[in-house]
Amino acid sequence: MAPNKKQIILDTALALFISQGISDTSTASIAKTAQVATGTLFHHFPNKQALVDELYRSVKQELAEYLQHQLQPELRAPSGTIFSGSDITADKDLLIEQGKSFWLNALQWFVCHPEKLAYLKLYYASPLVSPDARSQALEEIFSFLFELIHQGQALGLFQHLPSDFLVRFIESSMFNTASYITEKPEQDNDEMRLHSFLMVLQAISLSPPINKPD
Amino acid sequence: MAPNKKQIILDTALALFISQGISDTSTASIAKTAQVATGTLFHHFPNKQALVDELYRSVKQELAEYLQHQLQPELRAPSGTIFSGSDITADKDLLIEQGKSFWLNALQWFVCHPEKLAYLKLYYASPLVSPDARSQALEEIFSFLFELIHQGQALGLFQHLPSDFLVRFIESSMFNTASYITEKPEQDNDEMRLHSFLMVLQAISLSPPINKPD
Amino acid sequence: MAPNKKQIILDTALALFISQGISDTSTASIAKTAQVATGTLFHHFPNKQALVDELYRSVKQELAEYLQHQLQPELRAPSGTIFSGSDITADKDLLIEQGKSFWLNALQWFVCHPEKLAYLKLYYASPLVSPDARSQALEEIFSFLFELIHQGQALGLFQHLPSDFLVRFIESSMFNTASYITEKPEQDNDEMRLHSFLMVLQAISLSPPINKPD
Amino acid sequence: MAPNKKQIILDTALALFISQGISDTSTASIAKTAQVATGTLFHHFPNKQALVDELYRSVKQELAEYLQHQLQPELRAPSGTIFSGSDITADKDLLIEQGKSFWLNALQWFVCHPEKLAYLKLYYASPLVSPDARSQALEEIFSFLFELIHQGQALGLFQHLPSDFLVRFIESSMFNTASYITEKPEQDNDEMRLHSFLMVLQAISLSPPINKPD
DNA sequence: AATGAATGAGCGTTCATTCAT
DNA sequence: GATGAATGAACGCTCATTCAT
Repeated sequence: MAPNKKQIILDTALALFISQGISDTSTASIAKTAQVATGTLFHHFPNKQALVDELYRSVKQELAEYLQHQLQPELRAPSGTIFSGSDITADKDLLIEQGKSFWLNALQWFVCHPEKLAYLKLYYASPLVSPDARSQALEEIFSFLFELIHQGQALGLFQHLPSDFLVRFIESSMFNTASYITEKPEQDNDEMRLHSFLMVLQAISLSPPINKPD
Repeated sequence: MAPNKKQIILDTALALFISQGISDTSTASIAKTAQVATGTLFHHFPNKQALVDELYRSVKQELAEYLQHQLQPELRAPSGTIFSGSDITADKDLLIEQGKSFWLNALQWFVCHPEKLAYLKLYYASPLVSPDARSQALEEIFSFLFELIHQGQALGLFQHLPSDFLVRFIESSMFNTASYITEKPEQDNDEMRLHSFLMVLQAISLSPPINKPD
Repeated sequence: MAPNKKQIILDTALALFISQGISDTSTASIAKTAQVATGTLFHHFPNKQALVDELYRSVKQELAEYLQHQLQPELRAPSGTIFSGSDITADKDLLIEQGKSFWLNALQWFVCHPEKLAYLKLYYASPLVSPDARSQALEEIFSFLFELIHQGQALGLFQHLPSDFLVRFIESSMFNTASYITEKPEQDNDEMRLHSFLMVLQAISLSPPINKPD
Repeated sequence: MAPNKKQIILDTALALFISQGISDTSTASIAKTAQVATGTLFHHFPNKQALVDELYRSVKQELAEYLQHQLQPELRAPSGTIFSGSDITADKDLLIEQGKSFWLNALQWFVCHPEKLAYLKLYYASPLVSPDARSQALEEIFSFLFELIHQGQALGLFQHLPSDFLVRFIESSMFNTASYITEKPEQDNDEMRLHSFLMVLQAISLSPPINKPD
């Protein structure tokens, strides 16, 4: 009848976690809200932590898969092969195009799944998740973006700042932007999203980011 | 002998909260670590939430007072009076100088008080603190910075983005930078701090942010 | 094996409440005495007050059901139909017979369930139970008796006193008598019980207590 | 300034006890309401139980003294000396007059001190006060009344019931009546008070409750 | 006499988890 | 797979009481 009790539990847990916090949500309340017995929850998950982790893993994976599938064929491989290696301007433009596409896709997914955005923020803010673990996790999701950054640095396009700092800067800007347009949908539009990308791009670029020839 | 049991409790709570999370830190463990009786904790704070809140308030106030006191006399008043009103370039330079000073002061305080930085992040990430309440609280701390931004927008220096978005962008960049240099002190130096400011400035500026003369 | 943990908890609570008082009996001691875990108590009752109330409700109901079932068929309906309406003496005798039967039944039940008598007294003496709530509750138990009184008053048999006062007088006399024969079983016998009824009857009856000469 | 901190504490405790129950009133709340420090309470009373007991003792004594002083000279000594010993009717009338005077005085005091009435009821209802202790205490207050009863029994005026039962019957009727007129002052008047006495007198008197015609 | 900070056992209740059905 | 009664450690908090001032 219902699609799947395990999935219902995951969905319910997500909703409760983001509204009350993870620690302040009891397994009993999850089971009750999901309309299953307490035993059922523990039939599907060995303990609460496993539920928390699996929820995180599933959210992370969904996002990663979405980003993967949205990659346009011609932009898909950021590996050096498609770069000319000689025409720096062309390489740069391609890089920026790839970054923009990625940024917009990520924003789009977050806007469609605000609960999942909220959960990622919650999960990462937990003191139990070390900054390192968090970085590593994000690297899995945004690996494509990180490659872009490394290439940009190789091309000498970006600020002389540690690359992991740049990465975290982009991450935080991404979460920040996604949260903003989620909270204030009236401010959200294509131009705003594009501007937010340009802002970040400009931030990390060696000034000036984009020469405006005449 | 001991300076003040209440203060010891606050300090102990701060340390435990940032290492275990607020909900996962029991009042009993705070009391035990602080070497006072459980009753003593509740003699000074009506309940756990009051302790959490007072801790937040005290951290916020300390930071605000520090920033206030660090304001250099000649930069102190961001009000239009010291702006020429006619010499836009001079006004802009002053604005930037004020912003830079503020940014560096805030970074400096966070570096000296990494636990307090961690607690602010923890507190704001709690689902029980609404984004609005958070914005309002930050506006109290960074009111000076916000004035700068509004003036910059009035002078037409910044991106055409909602001002509250810019504000949140700066906030999140500030926390991000402070966390980074706290976690990786080996990357921290004056140049890095300055660069981080320039990056944010460049981000919000209408390109190009700073004309490079000659 | 054990009949029902919930019932065991109720029985245990009753015994502890009447020997130590309700507030001075901890839920932990109830659980321990009942040989269940503390959690079990709260699995069956949302909180201590609910246990207190349910205990009261069950005692009240048991007594009410007992009194209902003991009504003899020919005395069962105190409605006017079985009264002649013309033969006042016969009506009066019937009324008295019904009252006597009721009084003796109630005494009998209280003697068989002294703990429940003690609990009713305890519950009603609590400042948290208002006199009104108490009156209403008793009216549910002794509704039959109250009808008798009203009929007696209609027949002009009783004192010119407020009927609710008469009701409370009978109640208190009932509890008093039941407590007495419970505490001093050596004084208890059929004649004593009958006498106690006659005493109350004489109290509320109109006829002059002491013959007034002339 | 204030009359006496000890007395303020006693008065405050009385008020809180009758509205919340004794066990449910904390010493801290008494001290706070009385506007004294917690230490002050324990300076005047070694512990809570001593406060409870002293409060009871003071109430009991006040009532006893009032009843003593109200005794009219000619009725004061119930000892056999003023009884004729030969004129039974005169003795009986005197007895009744003494009883009536006593009943009305007691009612008057309770009406003037409803909190003290409430506290006596509360104290006696506590499971920690045994029925025996309670009887003994009441005998101290109502010793005069008890003498009356014994004399009445000696004169053969009363029911053939155990004298301690009669005593408890009168007690409970007294508390009941006093509570009633305290709660419903609109029903209170001289006639009602007198009627209540006659009712109790009629109850314990030997004469047939209902004249048996034939 | 009076204060109020300090105590720690104990309170009512919640929790994640188990297990017989 | 699903249930929900049962568990007992742990929770936030209150209590009567102490004692240095």
